[in-house]
This record gives sequence, structure tokens and C-alpha cells, in this order.
Amino acid sequence: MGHACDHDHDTAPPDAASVQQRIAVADARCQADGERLTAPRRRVLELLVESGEPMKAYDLIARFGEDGQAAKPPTVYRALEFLERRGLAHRIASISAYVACAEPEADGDPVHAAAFLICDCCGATQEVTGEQAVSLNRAAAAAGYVIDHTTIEAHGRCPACRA
Amino acid sequence: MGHACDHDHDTAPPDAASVQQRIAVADARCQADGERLTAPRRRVLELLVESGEPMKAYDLIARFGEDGQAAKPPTVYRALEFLERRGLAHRIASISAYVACAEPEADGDPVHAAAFLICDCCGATQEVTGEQAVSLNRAAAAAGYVIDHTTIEAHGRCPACRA
DNA sequence: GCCAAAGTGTTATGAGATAACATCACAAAC
DNA sequence: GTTTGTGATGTTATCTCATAACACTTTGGC
Repeated sequence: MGHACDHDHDTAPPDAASVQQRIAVADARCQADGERLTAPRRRVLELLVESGEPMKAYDLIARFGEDGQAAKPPTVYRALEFLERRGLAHRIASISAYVACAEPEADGDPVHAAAFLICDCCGATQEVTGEQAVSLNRAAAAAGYVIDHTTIEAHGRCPACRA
Repeated sequence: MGHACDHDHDTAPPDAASVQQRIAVADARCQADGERLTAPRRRVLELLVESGEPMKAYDLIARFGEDGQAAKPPTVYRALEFLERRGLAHRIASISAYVACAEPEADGDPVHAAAFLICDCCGATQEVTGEQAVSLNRAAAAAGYVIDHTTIEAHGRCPACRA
């Protein structure tokens, strides 16, 4: 996503082979669960994995067609909904963006939790896995809530933008 | 906010006196910091405190005028931005809503953190204070990030909707 | 082949948020 | 007490984000 600062931001996007590798893994996981990673779903996941950063829905829409043709919004939103449901992508509400899940979670975990470190300067976003949601879940239990999913969004400055 | 379920939800809204009490405290705090709780800011805070629940921006806009006149969107969005900056209100990004801060934080704390328990059934939202952001901040430090503010949004079902 | 369920395409529109610019209110400096 | 600059407000227009509704198609079980 965006760059609001002047210094370098060389985050190497993943090479084509590893992108396809990750998609193949996602595909296998879907099939194992009786779900289908159909063409539009695959394409949206591909765009997210290629970018390596959070992407806006309308950027996905604009880049959807291999030939430069845009998609219709529902096409992409439906694919995103599917990917989120399968734990293959996350929505980062505070910046209205979507990102491929860093490491698809193991099946059968009760609570979908995702934590992010978001640089408000350059947009670099890093997913933090595990643990962080746990303490909140304790508080939730004490309050009688049954938690379904938790999102943690920490905004600040990444190492490169800190200076 | 909304109710998607059939059972009772009697969350008593605060009485008028305690609403004005909280606004007076907010006003004093602003003045102490050299900031002004101007009329539109006061009005938006009043609406949020009265409701006791998260409110959508356009609900605030619709109810802004005491006489039933709606406000223009920037009026309310600017007030919300101010209230957020002063720690008097929070934005809950995952549901695009705003809520009065449960207990305005002490001045001088480095990181603005807010954690919420959100019932996806009836909309009941409870602010959880303290601690929860701390563990994430450790992870952030390890990654070299300097964190400015953190939002934690846990979705699930409140005790009343759990059944 | 037939059927139900899930997925897709398409049009239109609803909801959330902000840009840009003119005007106003207030406190500090002179 | 006027000037002056800064912060706040009013107003118009528009932009971005997301979904409703409905017709059509694909897929897999019988």
C-alpha cells in the first residue's frame, strides 16, 4: 500500500514460483475441507500473495483481470469473504484493507485471531501470530462473552520509518 | 446499536444528570490541556454518552440537531476526530462505529490502547481497560516498531445472547 | 439426466468518509 | 483596541467502501 515518506522501502515481493506454491497449498487445504478454490478466489488470493502487503479492495478490483480489465466489486468482495472464512486472508478494518494470511492457521482452533503491526508512515504491515489474543480471551470469559474472532491492530512506525 | 435477536436487552442508558457530569469532567480536562470542548464537540460527546453504546457516524449526524435537524457530515467527523485525539471517544473500525470512552485515560500514557468486547448478536459493547495491549507492545518492540495506538476488537456473543 | 446447492455475473444503490474552500471566533501581540 | 494569526466551523461536492437483489451457471449426488 501507500508510501507517505521519502526514504527507501525495498520490501521484495515474493517470486512467482513461491506465490504459486502458496496457492497450491491453499488449494490443497480447501479441497481437503470440501471447499473449492475457484478461479476468482484463486485470482484474489494470488494478487494478495504477490503484493505481500495489505491491499485495498478496489485495488484488487482494478487488477483482477489479467488483461487489465477490472472486476465488478461483488466478485472481489465475495472472494475476500471466502478467503477470510478459510483463514487465508484477513481484513484489517482500521485501514480498510486486506492481506494474505502469513501462515494459515491450523484447523480446529476455536478462535480466529489476527494481530498486526501497521506502519502508518509507509504502510508496511506485519502479522504477529499467536498469544496476543489469549489474554483478551481471559477477560472475555470473565465478562461472560464467548469470543468468535479477535482483531488486534497496532499502529505506529516500522523500523525504517522510525528514524 | 442494532438488535438481531429476540430476547430482552435492557441496558439502562445513563440518566441526564450523570451525562452532564461526564461532559463537565471532559470539559475541565480539555481546558486544563488548553483545548476547547466547543459546541459541536460537546454535542457529539453528549450523544455518545447518552447512548451508552457504539453509534454510527450517520446516526450522530441525524440526531445532532436538538430540533431534529441533521448535521453536515464533516461537522460530526471533525468532532469525532477531536474526541478520539483527546481520549474521550474511540472508533471501533470493525463495525464502523464510535463509542464514548469508558474511563478517560490518565494523561501522559505513551500508547493509546482500547480493547472491546463486541456482541455480534445484539451489539452490546464493553470496553476492557488496561493490560491487553501490553503483550502486543512487547512483540512490537521486538520487531522494531514504535507503537502509537492499538485497537483490539473481540467479536462474539454477550452473556444475554449466548443462550 | 435431474435436481438442489453453491458459485458467479451484472446492475444498481446504500453507507462511510473526506477534499476543498469560504467564513468565523478567539486569544496573543502590538 | 485594533491587528493578526491560528484554530474551528459551515457548506458543497465528491470520493471510497461495501452490499442488495436477481438472473444465470456450474457442480456433484441421486
